Amino acid sequence: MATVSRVINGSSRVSEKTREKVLSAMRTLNYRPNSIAQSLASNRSNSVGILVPQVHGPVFASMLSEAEEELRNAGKFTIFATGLSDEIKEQEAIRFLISRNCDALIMHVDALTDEFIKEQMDDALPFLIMNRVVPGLEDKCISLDNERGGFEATRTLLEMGHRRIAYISGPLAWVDASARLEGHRRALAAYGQDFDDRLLVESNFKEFGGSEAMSKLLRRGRSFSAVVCANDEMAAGAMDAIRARGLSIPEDVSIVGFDNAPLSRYLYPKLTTVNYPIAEMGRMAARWVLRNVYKDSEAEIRHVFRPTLVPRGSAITAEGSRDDAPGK
Amino acid sequence: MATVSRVINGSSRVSEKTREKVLSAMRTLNYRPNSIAQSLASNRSNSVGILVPQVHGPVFASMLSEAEEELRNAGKFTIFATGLSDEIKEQEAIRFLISRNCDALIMHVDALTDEFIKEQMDDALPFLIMNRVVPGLEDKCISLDNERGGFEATRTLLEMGHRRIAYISGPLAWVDASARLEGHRRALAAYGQDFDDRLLVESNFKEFGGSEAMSKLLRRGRSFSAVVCANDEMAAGAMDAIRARGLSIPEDVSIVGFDNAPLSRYLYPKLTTVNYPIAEMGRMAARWVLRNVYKDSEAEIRHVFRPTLVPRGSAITAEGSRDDAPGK
DNA sequence: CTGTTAGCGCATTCAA
DNA sequence: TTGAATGCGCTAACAG
Repeated sequence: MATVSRVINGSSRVSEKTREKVLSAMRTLNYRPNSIAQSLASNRSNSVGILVPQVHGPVFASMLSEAEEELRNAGKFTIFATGLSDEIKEQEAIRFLISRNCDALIMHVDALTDEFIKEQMDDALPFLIMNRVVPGLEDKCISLDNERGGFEATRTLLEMGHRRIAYISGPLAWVDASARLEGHRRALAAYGQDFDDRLLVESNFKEFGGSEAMSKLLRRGRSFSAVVCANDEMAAGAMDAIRARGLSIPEDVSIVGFDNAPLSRYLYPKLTTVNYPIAEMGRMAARWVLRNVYKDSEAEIRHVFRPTLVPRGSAITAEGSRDDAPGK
Repeated sequence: MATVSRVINGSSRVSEKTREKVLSAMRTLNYRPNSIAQSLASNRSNSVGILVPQVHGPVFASMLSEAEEELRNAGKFTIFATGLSDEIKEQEAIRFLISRNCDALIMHVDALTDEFIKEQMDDALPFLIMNRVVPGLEDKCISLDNERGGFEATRTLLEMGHRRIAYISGPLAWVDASARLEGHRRALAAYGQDFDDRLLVESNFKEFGGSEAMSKLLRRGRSFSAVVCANDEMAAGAMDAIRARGLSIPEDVSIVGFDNAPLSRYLYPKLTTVNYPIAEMGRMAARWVLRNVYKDSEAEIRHVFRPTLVPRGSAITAEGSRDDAPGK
């Protein structure tokens, strides 16, 4: 019996002969190890928990499926739960996953405070934070360089000759939203442009929020020939609002999104946007776990990912644009 | 010790007094039951496996998250895996989930044959098939009335006065695709219209396939004023192809999709489509498991769901259309 | 109603 | 290199 355990886990030397005998017996008996019993005896559940705000949305779906595939290829189980960006639910979900003795936790949490993470989680189990940098826990975070993404979006428009560039932001209380805006400001500064408060609207990362924000911008009467939206969903809403005003995209207004979500290819015209390499990030998270928890990988871990611009049809050079920027 | 087990599981009578004592002790010791040990002893893992082709795509994401929420509210864990519509991978994934002693399996499989399901699965563990009807296992299937959906799509156009209606189908080897087409034919017949082979193209349910199919239709030179696409992705592609030909939507061609995927709202104009109530179906799947496996629910189980039309901007009455249907 | 006992199926000592 | 014994933390049958 102990020998069978040894050949299954390769934990100790077994002579080639008995090893063969065991394997063939396993085959004829159609034996399958009971992974629950393995877990109990070894104190390892071979399962990792993944907590996301929701499954919908390209970002989380990609992260989930890439991580799951990588883990499954290594024989690990993926248990998932959703936290709905709600502080209580996120805490509950964490407790839920811990109660299943997950060996590690990959979590994308919006509502949990840095303090909770640092104080409550630190000794509970190995964990990894996605898309967020918790000060002091940088080595447990995998994130996007949002500031750079914001910079790239605006820089692209500036290089196309645009000068008056509006910006529709996500909730500035969220670090990713404020970092993206920071990048926008840095790009403006780099090109000697003043930042104009009246070309900025804070919104909520949702489609309807984007259309409301764009309506507000248009009503302000401040002219602009291009707009950066801090995510693709808001860009979709903004496009609706621009058209509702009788303006054309990109002739009257160039628009750049952020995330490179699938929907960005379905918009008309297809959306120029900043790629968020979430699939690679999900895979990297899985590798971090395989390496640090299961000692089962030598993969180099990258903690900060770099966004890149994806040019499509929604942004054109200022010269190509009509000379009637909104509000002019 | 046994008493503690009893208060945790409520499996047997415990006096209110000792019950309180146990609970308070649990609190002061910060005791958490080890769910792995519970599983081993009770031969119940309290986890249900969900197998989907992929996480991407609105259909699977909704199904997954709705089912997970319902199960988590009942204290069950959700382990998921992807099968990628590949027969071998789907079989592997099933073995993988079984090896974790899932108490039940909810599976959305494309590639597995009916025979495999009937012969290999039947005694392994309780399971539920999504979006497919396996003859003889109707009580283990939750599906959409695709035929009715196809009927509704075409009927809507017929009632708008369209008579020459093209149809872009999914792979007819798949039952859902052929059922949708059946519905289309039945609607035509109901309105006294002949079915015209030259207005039918079989494609692959993908965006690019849709645009190729539409190009082919346009080249055939057979006139039509409206088209039904068997899913929204193909509709997106078809819209591209229609525009590439210099035609307008919906003025020259009305278009109706199928699924009511999120992308349908991002298209321009927003896509009139047939709703696929996948979220409810996911929830229903979870309830089926709670009821039939955990005896933890009295929910009425519905096995066949009914699609309904969602009117948006991409289909208008024939009178409102221009009088130059493609190919005329 | 409560405590005692014997496994659940394995990994991991320790001897041999 | 292999086998025998012990225990992982719990549930379920049994006896009291």
